[in-house]
Amino acid sequence: MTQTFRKQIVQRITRNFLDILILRLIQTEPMWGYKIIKKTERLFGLKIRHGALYPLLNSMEAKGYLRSQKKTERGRVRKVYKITSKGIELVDAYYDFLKEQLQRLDIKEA
Amino acid sequence: MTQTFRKQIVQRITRNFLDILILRLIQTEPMWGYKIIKKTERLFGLKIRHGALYPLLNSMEAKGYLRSQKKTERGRVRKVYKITSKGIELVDAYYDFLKEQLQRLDIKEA
DNA sequence: TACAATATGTCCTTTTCAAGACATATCGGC
DNA sequence: GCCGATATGTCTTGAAAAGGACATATTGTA
Repeated sequence: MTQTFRKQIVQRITRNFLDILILRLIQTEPMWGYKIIKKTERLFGLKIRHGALYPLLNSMEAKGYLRSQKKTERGRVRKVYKITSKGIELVDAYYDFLKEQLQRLDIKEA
Repeated sequence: MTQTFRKQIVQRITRNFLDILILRLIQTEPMWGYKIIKKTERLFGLKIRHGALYPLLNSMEAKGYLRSQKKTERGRVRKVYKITSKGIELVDAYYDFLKEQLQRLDIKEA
């Protein structure tokens, strides 16, 4: 049961915070879309549809969280993404909130 | 900007993990729907629509996370909810996941 | 030359979700 | 008696999201 709950939580987080997961990955190392798909599958068993990822990456760049550069290597044209300072701010806000959440809610009211 | 990001994260978490927020509240103290609405508004400035809350509470009870008891006090019929052991397990899975997330993703691969 | 893998993109259809309206009942104060 | 607060419930409508198909180009291998 505990394992089932874990899976449920992971699914819900990755569905709703996919953008932040991607930012966290790119923060550790600049990456392109296809690599993100392969990496999340290996690391987390998470299959991101490319039809969901590419529009998301584009919108994240438009919002200023990422910056891309086209790089060609052995005929493969890749859009390599780097995180921006704005992107780092968003990830930090996420981490800060998680820390806050871990402080249990047993605040007694007046 | 940092504050804007915070608000964005809070909104996204509370939209997607409202059930767990409710479980956490009820875990600290048994409660009924109307009180949850008033309490989250006072504590977090979070306005939960009753049209969203009551069906959620019912489905959470159906799933075994909560157990309710009708209590009448001065003519007010309240459905007081208590968290079940299954509900506690779900909350714990959430906390465990948060802790895991806080460990940054700088895992280098082989 | 055909096929799998790499690489990025759009689009449509279905399903899910959120907001607000509709609905009912009691109590206390004016 | 009426209104605001307490208390719980459903339902419809519209918007957002998820899934999968359609689309294209290159490289390496069988």
